[in-house]
Amino acid sequence: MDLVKNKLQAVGLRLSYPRLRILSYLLETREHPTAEMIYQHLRRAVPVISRATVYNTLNVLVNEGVILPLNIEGVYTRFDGNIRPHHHFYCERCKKLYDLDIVCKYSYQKKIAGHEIRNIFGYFQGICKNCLKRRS
Amino acid sequence: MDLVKNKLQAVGLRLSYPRLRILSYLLETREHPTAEMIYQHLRRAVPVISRATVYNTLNVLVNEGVILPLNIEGVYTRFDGNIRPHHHFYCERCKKLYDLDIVCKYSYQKKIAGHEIRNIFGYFQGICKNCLKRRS
DNA sequence: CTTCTTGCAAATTCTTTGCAATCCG
DNA sequence: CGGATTGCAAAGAATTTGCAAGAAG
Repeated sequence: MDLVKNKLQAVGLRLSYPRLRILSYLLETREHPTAEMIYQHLRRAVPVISRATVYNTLNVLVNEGVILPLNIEGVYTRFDGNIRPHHHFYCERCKKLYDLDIVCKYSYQKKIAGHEIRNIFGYFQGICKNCLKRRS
Repeated sequence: MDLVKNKLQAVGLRLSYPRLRILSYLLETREHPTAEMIYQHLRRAVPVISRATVYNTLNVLVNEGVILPLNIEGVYTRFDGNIRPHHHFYCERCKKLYDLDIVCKYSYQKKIAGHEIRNIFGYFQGICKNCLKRRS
């Protein structure tokens, strides 16, 4: 919880209750949840919280670079509390999003084709190992 | 135009007028347009076309693997007529999406961490070379 | 206290759907 | 012809916004 507070204060954000809960959930989960998933998770734990606050808070955190938005399928945006550059695997069948332990060789470059790199997003799509097992 | 027809017939789609126009635009442009951009482009050239047809046609083409959807910013989906695996650079400032001539080393693998790879999407985000020039 | 943040509901934005008219093979 | 495809308008889903009430520093 100290980590959560530090992250917020480092970028000059107030320690409001929704903010603490949302960021702390994003840091502990490996689910890469959507805004709706976060809302559903929190409404069980928190007396009252609004969807708008979840959306707004997520935008604030993304703008401050505290979390990362993942645009995988173009429907919902998913969010990742892990801002280290890393890639993902998205299963077409079960829709699960896995972290991959891949280091992209371009991560260490400052530029590519003359453009200044600030972030790298990559994902592989296909059938995950669990779905493969299930089918055979 | 023969290429366009061949691509459609190869997957067993009828050669309707909107289909021909949309696919042919996607094959010639380097804009990675959104559905709305395609609609705006076509309504100038075509007597009458509806937004719904553009959306539906794009979905059909994506499902048949004739074009690729790109989820870059999570607002609009962009579309790419180039289905060869390749990466992109997205400029945070001017919102332009550039093609990159990068070959990902994983493209040649069938699996990664046990998951079966069917597609690879990757994009770099930052400030493009033109915006860098403009600023200095 | 003063500014930032929240919750609610209404508004927006992007995309899909239902259905009669039309087109393609 | 007969099923596939279109255009239109209306519906739907995800997200944003305006604003009064409440909380943080």
